[in-house]
Amino acid sequence: MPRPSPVTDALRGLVAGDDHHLWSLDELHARVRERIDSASFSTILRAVTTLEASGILERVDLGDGKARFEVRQEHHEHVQCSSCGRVAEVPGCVVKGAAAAVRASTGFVVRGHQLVFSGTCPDCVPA
Amino acid sequence: MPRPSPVTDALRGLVAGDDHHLWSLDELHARVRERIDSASFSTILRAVTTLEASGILERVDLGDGKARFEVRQEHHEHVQCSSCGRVAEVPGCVVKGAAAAVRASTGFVVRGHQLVFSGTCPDCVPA
DNA sequence: GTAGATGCAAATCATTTGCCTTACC
DNA sequence: GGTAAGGCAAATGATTTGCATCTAC
Repeated sequence: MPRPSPVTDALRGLVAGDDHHLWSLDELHARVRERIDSASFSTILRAVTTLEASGILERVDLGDGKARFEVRQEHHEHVQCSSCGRVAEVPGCVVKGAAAAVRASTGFVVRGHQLVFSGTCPDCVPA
Repeated sequence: MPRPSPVTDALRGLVAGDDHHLWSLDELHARVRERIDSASFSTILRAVTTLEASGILERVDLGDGKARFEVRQEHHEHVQCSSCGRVAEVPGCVVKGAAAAVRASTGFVVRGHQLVFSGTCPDCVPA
């Protein structure tokens, strides 16, 4: 039987409550601490790693050197505002069908991709 | 008049000789050292930063936590073999036209993107 | 003599690990 | 009592910076 794990449970409950959001490890740490003040960063990291391995969380790399995590759901891409940093989701897969093109030009068999658009969000677009 | 900069010059000559290649800072450091043994890592970093700012080099993030640089050329995407790590270029832009879709669904004005395919290269595909 | 180019070493940042303690079963 | 879960602090890995030199103008 699995041993109880309050930290992992808190994390699970936290991400389950608010889908459609990207969390950094620091944010997750801070949020979990609201409930379990003693929770350490390393425990968060280990719990996140576990949840990632079990397929509940998915890692997203926005290219700023920090790991972000989101609840694994339907495939989608991300756009980040280069002005305010806000991230939005782009439904669907933009590179559908690209696998064939990639294979034709490089011989590689594509298994996945990481795509992040950068641009300006509505709030930051000059009027 | 600009002061002579052997390290930056060596770097410039190095990347000019072999396009179509991605270099990590360590690789660039090692290569430049073949000519200027005293060249330090920090000088390489500063030279690369300069060349990047002047538009000669372009930074590529493969998601492995290391920065890579390549000679800035026509736009293209990258595929990396998850088995051997080899990287190949995918000519053309796979997400052409995606900007409109992104704007329609998120309101963001797209200015760029970072896309890296992962998969298996010809040499690593099981027979 | 002065500013740009360097070298070295120390400082950051974001994780990652090691190791010991605690507490279920 | 043996083992998983958790806490702390030290270790990593990849840059980044500070600072003292050195050197071509």
